[in-house]
Amino acid sequence: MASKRVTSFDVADLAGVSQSTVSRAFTPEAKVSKKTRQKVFAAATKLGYQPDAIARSLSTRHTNIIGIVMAHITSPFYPYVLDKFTQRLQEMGRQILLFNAAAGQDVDDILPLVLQYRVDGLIITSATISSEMADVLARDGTPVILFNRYVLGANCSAVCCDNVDGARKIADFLLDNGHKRPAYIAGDANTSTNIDREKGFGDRLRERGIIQWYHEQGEYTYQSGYDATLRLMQLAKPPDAIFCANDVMALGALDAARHALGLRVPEDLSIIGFDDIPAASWPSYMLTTIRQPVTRMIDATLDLLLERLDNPKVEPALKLIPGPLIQRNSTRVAETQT
Amino acid sequence: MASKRVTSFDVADLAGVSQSTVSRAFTPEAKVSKKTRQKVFAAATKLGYQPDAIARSLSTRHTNIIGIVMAHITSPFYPYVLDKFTQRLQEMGRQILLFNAAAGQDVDDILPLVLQYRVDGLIITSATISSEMADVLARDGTPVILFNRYVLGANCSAVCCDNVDGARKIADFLLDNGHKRPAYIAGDANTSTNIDREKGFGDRLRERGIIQWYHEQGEYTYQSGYDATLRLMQLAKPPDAIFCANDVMALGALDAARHALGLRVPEDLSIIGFDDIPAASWPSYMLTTIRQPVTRMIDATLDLLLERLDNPKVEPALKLIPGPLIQRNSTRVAETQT
DNA sequence: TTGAAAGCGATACCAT
DNA sequence: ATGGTATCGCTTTCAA
Repeated sequence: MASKRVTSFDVADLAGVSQSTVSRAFTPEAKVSKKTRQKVFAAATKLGYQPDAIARSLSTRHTNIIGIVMAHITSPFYPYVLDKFTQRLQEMGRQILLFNAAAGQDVDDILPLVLQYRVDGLIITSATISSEMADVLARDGTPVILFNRYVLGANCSAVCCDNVDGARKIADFLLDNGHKRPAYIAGDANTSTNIDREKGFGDRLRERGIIQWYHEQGEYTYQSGYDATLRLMQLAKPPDAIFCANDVMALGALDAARHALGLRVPEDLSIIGFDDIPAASWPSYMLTTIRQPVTRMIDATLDLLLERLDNPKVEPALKLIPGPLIQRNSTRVAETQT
Repeated sequence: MASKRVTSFDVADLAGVSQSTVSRAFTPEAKVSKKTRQKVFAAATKLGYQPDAIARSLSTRHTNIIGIVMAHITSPFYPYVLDKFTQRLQEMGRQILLFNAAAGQDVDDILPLVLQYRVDGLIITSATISSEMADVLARDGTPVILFNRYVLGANCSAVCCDNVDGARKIADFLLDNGHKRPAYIAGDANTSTNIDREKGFGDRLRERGIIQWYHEQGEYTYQSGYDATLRLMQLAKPPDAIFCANDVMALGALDAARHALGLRVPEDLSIIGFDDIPAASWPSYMLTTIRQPVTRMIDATLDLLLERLDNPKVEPALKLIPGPLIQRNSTRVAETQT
């Protein structure tokens, strides 16, 4: 049987002070004499008292909770993101209410639920919201930061890896190393991430005189990268380099090339990814890729969030953080290069 | 400026009913006439009203929130666990408060924080609590279920893969296929998971007449599996089979064997893991392993949780769920076998 | 079926 | 520095 909960009144009685004093004793910056605070704490520990965060939230009108909405939790890049976010947030003494945006589920639909819990702020990862919803949030003063997605013209901040820039670097790298027939395996078509990577890659290719290249549709999964590669390589004039919109697809591509097709990578085919997940550096793969600067992205997101937390009126900002190209052994290097 | 929050009073005014009625209208099982409920809903949507979960929690004395404490979030097996837990819990209309138990951090220390938020129940994954803490939780009626860990004699339920059984299967499989010098690469020494896998393996080996085998310390990470394998294979009489306490270490072991040592797997060395993470089935690895029956484990955990949720007095239970051996190509097969 | 009023457990303002 | 009291936004008796 749930024994009746210990409240600040019980502590007050035992300590011989008023309930207000108990409350103050648990507020670090409140004016309470050292002696009384000690008395209160003594009584509190004796009773096993802990202030009730729910009651506190009701009266302070903030919960100290940050909502994190996340899609693709199992996609190799995101556990790291979640890990870092929760760590940092916990260090700041904040709680995390986690929402898993199931595949195909509209984030707009789950947001009302999140808001019922009066989260102080919201981080949305690898998913987007409509600009209508962004407006709703802006109206009631709940800061939202998009992580790795952005919505143009919407009333909310976003932090992304500079995907256009990264993809351009990839185009340059491939061309500089003598590749002639590049291909692109896309991620989910309507994600800003994919759009930007595709655009950066394509733009740069065009600027350097390549006017056509293969395009296969993937969906950010290992299997989709694997399958797309099979389709690509049975073309009459197969590509000599494949840029996959993320690392997991690139791993799938590599395995398809080597194990299903019997090709040598990088001698017969170069493969390049995007993210730099741990497996990218494993000897079986040694994948050339663009590293997403996760830590810096997290920092930027949290900065933006904190800023809006104490001033909800600051203008939404979009921060693009460039990532370096990590050269490993999945890409052929031109002889002229060292 | 955060416009004043819409409350049930505002809705009541607009709908021309009392505030209590608004409250009832939002309680599915409450007795409210169809007409008034419609009036209320109309007014609510017009004002953009959503009941405040915090205020509701304060008065109902339950939050509808389940706390999930999780360590090793980035370890390849756990994102799937988290994904499934959150999905299932959300389907049940519950929220998730997530706590990341940082490496080396004592769960007992963060639990008070979790409890301040009055979570209705608690799932602790890949981490443990002291039996004192379990008693505290039992006293205030908060159900806790340990996932993939257990504490003997503690006042709390647990769900685990049957690690002893799985490890015994591995010993049998290795011996049946003619291996003579097995080795074990351990996970974190004081986790029940590692203890049981080590015990099951060792016991079975002994039962079948093997009285000694190599033991290397790992820590459940790719790198530790890689390094331990290097140490193992430079022994005078190196093992002919390595059982790694989890899959990631086994992948490290495989890469070390093939790429650093130039060995053939499984011809020169068999490697076997535990978990069956996605990468285990990738062509580059094709790892033989024990599959953790994640879905069944999650189901069992949730069943236990729900059961205790509406009757906190039910006795703590320990559920052990066996996992099948998945045979792939990282293990040598005896000629006599087909 | 509906309304009035008493909690839920804190915070914060106003006195003292 | 401390105590008294209104308040946060709901749920839940108790009457009507």
